[in-house]
Amino acid sequence: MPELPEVETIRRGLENSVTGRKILKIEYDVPKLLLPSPQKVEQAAIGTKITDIKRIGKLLLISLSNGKKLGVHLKLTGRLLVRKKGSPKDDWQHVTMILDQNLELRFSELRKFGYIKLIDSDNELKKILSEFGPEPLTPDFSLEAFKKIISGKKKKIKEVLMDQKNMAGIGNIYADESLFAAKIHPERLSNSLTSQEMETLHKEIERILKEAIKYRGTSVDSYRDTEGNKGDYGKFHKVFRLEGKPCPICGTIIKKIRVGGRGTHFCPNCQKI
DNA sequence: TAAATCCTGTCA
DNA sequence: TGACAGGATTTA
Repeated sequence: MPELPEVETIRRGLENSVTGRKILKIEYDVPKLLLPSPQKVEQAAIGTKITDIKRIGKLLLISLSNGKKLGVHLKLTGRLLVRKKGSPKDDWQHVTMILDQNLELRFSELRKFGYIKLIDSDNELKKILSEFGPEPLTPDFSLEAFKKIISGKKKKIKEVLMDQKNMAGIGNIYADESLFAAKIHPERLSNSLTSQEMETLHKEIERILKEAIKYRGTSVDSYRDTEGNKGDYGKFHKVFRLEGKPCPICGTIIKKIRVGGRGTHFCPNCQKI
């Protein structure tokens, strides 16, 4: 799915376009996208105003004027699009929030794995937040915290980076790109990394995520921002989905393997096991 | 720790 | 026709 840079791009787009808007009506044709049920979401959201848009990892949090929130997860193919009333229907548009000022917030989902979930108490919110590790690009993601997490796990480093309980927001693209930049093989055991390697990896994760946000994310597949535009970061990828191509550093052919069930791209020369 | 699952589309 | 796809949880 959209990972941290893509979801952050969407968050900023929503912040600029729907903050202060009133939700007038919700239309849908796939009930399972609205949790715990379409009726509960309608009951809580209709008539309220959107007060702010937050993000934790890959989860968007839309705050409502009644104190409740909507958590939106885009999984692999979800999109949030802001359109004028009457614009042509978007592909895979399954939920439409009709807003005031002739706007619509549309949830498009090809594979239907994503969701819009009502969070109707502080306790529920707390519970959700507690399931995420530190958020990169914030003070919580200190080198010390990072080292503690990495050195305390004996799983493959890529799996550790992608587990949202360890740290928030990294998915398949940015795990592969960060490990390449730090010259670490994705199957290295997490607790085998040297102090220097952890420091480099920490630095590269932050650099790459920042850079990807700057270019509004990666659209190798179906990701789009709130206006339906693609992100430009894909042209800076060094290994992701580039198997068979030469490594930009040493020219060795980039390999694709499977790690933790996910397609994994790396340079066998730069990233030794 | 791996595979199946939730879905639909695309590519080899 | 089958394998695979930015995720994450559940089951074997």
